[in-house]
Order: sequence, then structure tokens, then C-alpha cells
Amino acid sequence: MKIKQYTAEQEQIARFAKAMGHPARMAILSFLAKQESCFFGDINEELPIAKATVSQHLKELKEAGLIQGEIETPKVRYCINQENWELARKLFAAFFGNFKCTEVSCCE
Amino acid sequence: MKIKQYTAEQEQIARFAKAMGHPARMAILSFLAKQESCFFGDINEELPIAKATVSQHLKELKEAGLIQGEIETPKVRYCINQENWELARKLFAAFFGNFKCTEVSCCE
DNA sequence: AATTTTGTTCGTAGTTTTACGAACAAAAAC
DNA sequence: GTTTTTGTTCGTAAAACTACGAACAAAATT
Repeated sequence: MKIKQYTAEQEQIARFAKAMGHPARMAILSFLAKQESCFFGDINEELPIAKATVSQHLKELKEAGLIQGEIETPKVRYCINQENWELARKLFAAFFGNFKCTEVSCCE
Repeated sequence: MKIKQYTAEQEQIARFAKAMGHPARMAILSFLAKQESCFFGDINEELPIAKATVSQHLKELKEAGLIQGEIETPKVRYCINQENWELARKLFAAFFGNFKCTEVSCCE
């Protein structure tokens, strides 16, 4: 008889990971993380897929909490959701054993 | 006209992230990362799903390169694939901006 | 008032994922 | 030589994902 359930942490990191589990969404996140201009149109131009699909991917990232969007008529500005980004960073860091700091420049 | 493709790095981290994008697989990875006994049966007991499904998840993790399994008749021992685990760690670290070392204990 | 710009939503099609029980395979134990 | 143990594979069903063009909405421009 199996009863063990998943922990809230496992569920949360899986949710983040799932959102990151597509090249297009990784490209979007990388692009936004660079803080380059983040209108929909700019993101759309970065990706080799139709705008409808881009919009869909943005929606998923938003639902996962990794990004947020606000209307700046007539455009839409997308940005990293800093709070959840930090949460994700911590969860992944913890998961990978706090990312042993082997790099010389690690703690500068 | 859109031509931009995804980078190899984006594809790779997306592949890892996708593998981590399910609570069951996160549970498996966490369990294995603890280095607790890693026979299939032990993993199976940790999860609230059928063994066929567990086997399926293990296969996906193996195909993503995050774990490896070897037969120890009549059991099967699963372990973290250290090389790719390290690669994943680095990719995620780079992605999240090298995980700013804000923790006191970060670089010990 | 039409038109253009900017994105989202809709409808749809094909693929992939997730889950399970049942069947199977291989070696060990009886 | 059966039976048991240990996992994988098969077949299947329901759901989710990915992608696209077309239709749509809202504001700005002409």
C-alpha cells in the first residue's frame, strides 16, 4: 500500500521546471532576464514561431508565476516576476545542493 | 520574417527542466540525490503511483541524462548521473544569474 | 469613420504526457 | 520444475501540449 504524497516544495519546483521545459520559454526567460526591452513584439521577434504561439507560451510562464505582463497601450510590457524568480532560484539552488561554489568568481 | 532559432544551451536546459517538470520525477531526483538506497523498489515505495508509471518516469529521467540505472540481479540500482547533474547545476546556475551568493554560508 | 497597430483568443489538428492493469522476462528460491 | 521476486514493456484511455491561421478587441492614426 502506497500512501506517500509529494511535498509542496516538490510540487512548486516541478511547476517552475515545467514552465522552463520548452526552448521557446527558456528563450523568453533568458531574454527578459537580460532586461532588454520587453514588449511583446520584441519577444515575438526573438522566436521562430507564430505570435499566437508566443502569446500562449507567455501565458504559461505567467501562470507559473515566472513573469508578469502589463498593458502599456497599445503595447504589452512583459517582465520577470522578481519575487517568484528569487523563489525559483532558491528552490533550484537547494535542489542542486546549494550549487557548490567552485568558481573563483562565485562570491564577489 | 522570423528566422531566429534556439541556442543549444536553451535546448539543453529545457530538456533538463522538462525532465524535472513533474512532482514524481522531482521526488525521484531528490530521493536519489540523498544517496539513500536506490533500488527500483525503494523509489517505487516513495511514490503514490503504480510501478509501471514509476518505471516510465525513471525512463524519462534516464533519457534526459539525469540518472542512470544498472541491473543488480534481480534488482535494478538507480543513481544520479553525476556528470550531467553537474552540467545541469551549472546551466541552471548560469541561467539564474549565478545564484547571487546572499547566504552567509554560500562559499564555505 | 475607416485603417493600422498591437496582442489575445478561438478553433482545430497532431503529438506527447500521464496513468493504469495486464502481460511478460529473468533470475532466485523453493 | 514450479513459484516467487523484481522490474520492464505493452496496450490503452484521457488529458495536456504545441502549433497555426483566422477572428477578434482596443486604442492610435489617418
